[in-house]
Amino acid sequence: MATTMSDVARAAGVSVMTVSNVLNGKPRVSAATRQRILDLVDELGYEINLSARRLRSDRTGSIGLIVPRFDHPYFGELAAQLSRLLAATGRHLAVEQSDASKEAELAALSMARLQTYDGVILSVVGLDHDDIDRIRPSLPVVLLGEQNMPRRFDQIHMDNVEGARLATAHLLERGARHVVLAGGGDEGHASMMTLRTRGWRAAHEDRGAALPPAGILTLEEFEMDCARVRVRDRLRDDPSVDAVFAITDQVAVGAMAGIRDAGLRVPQDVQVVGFDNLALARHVTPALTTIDPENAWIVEQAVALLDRRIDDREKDPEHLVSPVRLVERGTTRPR
Amino acid sequence: MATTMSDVARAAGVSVMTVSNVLNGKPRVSAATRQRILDLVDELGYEINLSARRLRSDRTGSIGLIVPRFDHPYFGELAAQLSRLLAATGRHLAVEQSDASKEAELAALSMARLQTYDGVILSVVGLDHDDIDRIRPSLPVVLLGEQNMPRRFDQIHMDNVEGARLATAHLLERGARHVVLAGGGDEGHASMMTLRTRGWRAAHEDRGAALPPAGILTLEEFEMDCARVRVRDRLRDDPSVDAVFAITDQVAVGAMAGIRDAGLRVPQDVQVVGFDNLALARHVTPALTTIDPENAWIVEQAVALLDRRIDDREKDPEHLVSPVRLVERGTTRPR
DNA sequence: CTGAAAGCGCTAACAC
DNA sequence: GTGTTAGCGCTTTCAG
Repeated sequence: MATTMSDVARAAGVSVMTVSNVLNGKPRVSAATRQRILDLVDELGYEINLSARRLRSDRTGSIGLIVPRFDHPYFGELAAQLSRLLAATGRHLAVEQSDASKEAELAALSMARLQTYDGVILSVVGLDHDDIDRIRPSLPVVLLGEQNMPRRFDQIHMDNVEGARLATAHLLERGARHVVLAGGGDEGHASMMTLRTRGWRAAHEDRGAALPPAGILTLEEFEMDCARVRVRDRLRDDPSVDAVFAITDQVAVGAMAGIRDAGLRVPQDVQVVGFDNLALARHVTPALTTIDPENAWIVEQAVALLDRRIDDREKDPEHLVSPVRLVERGTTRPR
Repeated sequence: MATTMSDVARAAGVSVMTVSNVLNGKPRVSAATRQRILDLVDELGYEINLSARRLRSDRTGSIGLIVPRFDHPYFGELAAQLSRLLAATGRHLAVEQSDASKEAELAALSMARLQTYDGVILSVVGLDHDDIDRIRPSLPVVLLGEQNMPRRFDQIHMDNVEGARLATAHLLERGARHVVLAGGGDEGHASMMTLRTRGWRAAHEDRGAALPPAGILTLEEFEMDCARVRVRDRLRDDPSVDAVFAITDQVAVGAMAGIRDAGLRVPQDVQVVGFDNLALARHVTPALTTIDPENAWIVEQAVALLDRRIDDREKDPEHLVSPVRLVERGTTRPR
C-alpha cells in the first residue's frame, strides 16, 4: 500500500489537514511544523494521490493535448513546444491520439478522459462539429485548427488559405506553369484541406492564371508513401507539370521522392513547396521551401487562452488566426 | 455540474449499485433494468468519473507511455503502434515526456503521475538507475531500453550491439575503409549510445580491421542539425572518411545533409547506414540503409509483459532482447 | 495556527 | 436481481 496523507499526519502527530495545508503551500502553518512534515514526506516517500485530489477539487497540474496521430511529426513538434511552455509554470503535458480508430476517437474525446485534465488543447483535424459538440461546456478547452466548430470554444485557426496562397504564388512567380496540389480536395466544409485548396486556387486567380487540368491530386492519407506514388504517376502521365504544392511537409517529402522516381530533378524540372516547416525540412536535399505556421505563436496563445478559460469559465470565447510566412529554400528556383 | 451515477440511479428509480453493475457489465441485472439504465445514460449524457473509479478500484483503461522526447519520430511511431495494439483490447494510450527539463522529468516519473495509469511503459533513454528505482514496486511497469536498471522491472532490451555490428559490418563489406560513428561515445554504462558504439567496435574486430582515427563523432544531441555540422566538418578535415554509421536515422539524415554540404555524394563517396528504420528512411534520397528494430515485436511484447504484470504483480520479472535486422537501401553501395 | 466533520463519485462486500 | 453499508484519500468549511 502506498503512503497516504494520514500516514504522514500520524507520524508527525498532526491532523491530515495540516499536512494538506503544508503540501498546498497554505500560509497558516508554523515553520517548525512545516519542516517536520516536509521531512517526513521525504522519509516516508509520500506522494499525493491525484485521483483523490481531483475528486475533491480540480487542479492536477496536467494539461491534455489531443492530436489526430502520434506519428505525424508536426504534432510531435507541437507537443514538444507546448510541453516546454507548460513546464515553465510547473505543469505537465499528456498527449493522446484521437484518430486511431472510430472507437479510440470517441474514447479520447469522452468526457471521462478529458475530465482528468485541468484543461485540454484539442487539434480538431479529422474531427467534426458533432464530435466536439459533445464536450461538456464547462471543461476548459482550446481548439486548434479549422472546420466548422462550435463557436462556444476558444479556438486558434491557422491561416491556411493565406499560407497556401503564399506557397502557390511563390511557385508561379518562380516560373511554374502547372502547379499541382498534392493532397488537395474540397470536403465542403472548412477543413485544413479545403482551405489550403482554396489558397491554391486564390493564388491562380490573383495572377489571372488558369488552374492546371486535373491539378488536384487527392491522397488517401497525408503520408509520404501515397504522395510518392501519386506524384510519380502524375508526372509520368503529364510532363507539363512543373511544380508541386504539397499540403504538408510530409507529403512534400513523398512528392520529392516521387519526382525522382519519375526521373526528374528538384527544382530544375519540378519545384516543390511544403507546409509546416518541420525540423526535417531544412535537412532534406534540396532543403524544402515551405510555409512556417509559427508554432511558437500558436502554442503561446493556446496556453494563454486556456489559462484565461481555466480562470473564468464564463468568459466569451476567442477566435484567433495565427500568422504564416514563406520560408524560401532549395526546392524552388532563385528569382 | 456533470451528471453522476446517482443522477442516473434516481432517474431510473434504482440504486447507484445497479447503475454501476450495468456499466461494468456485471451479469446479475435484468435485461429490462439494464436497458432502461443504458437509455438514461445516453439521455442524460452521463460519463463515468475516472478519478472516483480509480480511487476506489483501479482500472482506468489507460496505459501510460513515457518517452524522452515528443519530437523524436522514433517515439511517435512507437506510440502509434502501441496505441493501435491497446485499442484492440479497449484500452487507451497517453504519452508523456520525461526529458524536457530536470523538473519535468521528475514530475513525469513521480508516482503521482504514473499512478493514474493501469500500467506504464517507460523508455529509459536518458534516465538512470536511481530515477527508476524510486518507482513504487507494485506499479505495473515495463522498461524499454538499455542501461543498468533495477532488475525488479520487466524490461525489453533492443539488441543495440548486434544492430550496430550489422550496420558497421555491412559498410566494411561494401568496401568502406574509414567508418566513422556519428553520435557515438562511451558513457561507461550500458546506454544505447555505449552499446551501439560497442557494436561498431566489434564489427571492426570481427574483421581484424583497425578503428579509424578519431572515428567517433560525439554529438550533443541526436539531432539533424548537430549531426550535419559535425559530419561536414569531419569530412572537410579528413578526406579518408568514406562511410558514416549514424546512431539514429535522424542523425543519418543530418549526416547525409552534411556529406552534401562537404561537396560529396552518397553513396559514391561516402556510404551511410542509420538505425531505427523510420518511415522517413524509405523516402529520403537516396533511400536510407538502416537497422530495423522490429518495433512491432517490441510493442507486442511490451503489452504482453505489462498485462502479465497487471495480472500478477508478484511474478518474476522478465528481460527480453528484441531482434534487429539490416534493411539494405540506397545509401550503401551494391555488393 | 490547527483540527473535526463532511463528502467528492464510485465500487467491494455482503445482505436481502 | 437489487439495495445497503462503508470507505478509497483528499480538500472544503468552519470551529476552535
